[in-house]
Amino acid sequence: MQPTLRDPNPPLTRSVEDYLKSIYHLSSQGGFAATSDIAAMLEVAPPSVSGMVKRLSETGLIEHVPYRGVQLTSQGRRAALRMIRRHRILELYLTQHLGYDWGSVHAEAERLEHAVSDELIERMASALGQPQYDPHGDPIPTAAGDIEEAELVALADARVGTKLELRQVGTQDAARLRYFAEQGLTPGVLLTVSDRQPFNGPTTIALVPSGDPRVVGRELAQLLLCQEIGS
Amino acid sequence: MQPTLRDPNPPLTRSVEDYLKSIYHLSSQGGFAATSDIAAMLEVAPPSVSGMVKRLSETGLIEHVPYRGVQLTSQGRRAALRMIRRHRILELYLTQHLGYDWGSVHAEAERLEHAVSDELIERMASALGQPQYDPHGDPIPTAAGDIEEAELVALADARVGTKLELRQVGTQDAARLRYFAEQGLTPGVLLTVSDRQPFNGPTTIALVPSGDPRVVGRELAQLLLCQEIGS
DNA sequence: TCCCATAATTAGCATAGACTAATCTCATAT
DNA sequence: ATATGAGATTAGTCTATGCTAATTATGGGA
Repeated sequence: MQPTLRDPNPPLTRSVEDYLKSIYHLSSQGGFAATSDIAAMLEVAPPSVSGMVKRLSETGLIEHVPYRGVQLTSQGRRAALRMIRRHRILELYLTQHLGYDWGSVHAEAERLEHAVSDELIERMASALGQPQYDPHGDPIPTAAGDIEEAELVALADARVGTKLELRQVGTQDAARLRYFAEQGLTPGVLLTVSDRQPFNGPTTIALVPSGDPRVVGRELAQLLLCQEIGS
Repeated sequence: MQPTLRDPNPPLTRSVEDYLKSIYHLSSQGGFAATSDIAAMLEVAPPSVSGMVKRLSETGLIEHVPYRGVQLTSQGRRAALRMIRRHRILELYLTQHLGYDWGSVHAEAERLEHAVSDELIERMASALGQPQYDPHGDPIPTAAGDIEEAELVALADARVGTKLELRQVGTQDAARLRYFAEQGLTPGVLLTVSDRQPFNGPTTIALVPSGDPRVVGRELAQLLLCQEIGS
């Protein structure tokens, strides 16, 4: 009699799911996610990351170049996008159907994303009419694992005179999100860039169509991701 | 400098929550829950239960009489009822708002009950109008931790001639639940007991007001928990 | 070119939770 | 009164995941 064989394809643990999500976010810009950045994002010590990285690369979910960083394999990417789909659908459902506000959904979704079944996610997606964007304007990956890659400019970098649609708000910080909401700066809003002060100064915009002006400091302007509008 | 002190009141883990729930269910009839019964209910080996029992009694959540069994302390009971409230509200929400059927909600709720916040549970309870019973007819504990104690008779034990309201269905087995639903035997239904065959034979009932007859074998009749109707 | 600060990794340990094998206790039937 | 078997417990492992302390690699400046 053989000693019991290990399940060759165990379901991913919560921790693993969190690591994959972080690596996805960190490597979406440059190619590699650094150990220390992963550690900071997950609030764990760097050696914990080294340990997990070893296991994940043995499982084939990531590729590790020692002292460089890590990248997702296609298998890892699929798993990460599945979590991101869950997260974003949960955020949208909680805001649309259970009265959560923009700022407080994140923590709830962060816990639920590990516990819901695929069936529940798809039922929520149906109840929401198969949505494409979450409350922050982030694109929701499809169940098949495709995600829209938009070319977005931070408001802080947009040329004066251009017309933009605000598409995403790049933070989960509740206080900042609340402030943006008060200012009417939510995904979907149209605006034109009317001025920018030099030396990292504030950007002035005008909302469309109202024409209302807003002055946005550099820190916040970097969080407002916009798409240039043709015309 | 002291070595870092352990959090004196850490949140309960998933496992602990599951153990407390099982102990609650097992000790609701007789006073003590037996190690082997807990093990069977949670599908773990008996020594795993012994180990957990030791930790739980050190934390003051249960009382352990070696070789006898365990009971919840008032603190443990409060925690167990909190989980049961979560579970039952989730089951009701999933059936009412997301199209789940009677038989399939259990597994989903079983995972979610550990992940949802108190806030989300209360939002769901509001959306449901502060319900008192779950889809199986089980009473939902209040947020304060009170639960209705109904005096219910199994249909298998009810006297011939009495009029009953079906209040709870004492199983989570999907096949049996589906069968009950097909037969129109769901919580809230009224019926009269028209006959019982001897030697653990079937019970015959008439639905009220239609008068439709149903013959229910002993095994299933023990799962149908009813309340006698005055008059 | 060489040194050093920063970042990454290894070594060693802790905790929760599960397992199997071995042992112990209790109640009951002879 | 005692032997026995069911059920409970203890002993000893294992895995996942975290930590701190110690060590090593890398790349940029002197």
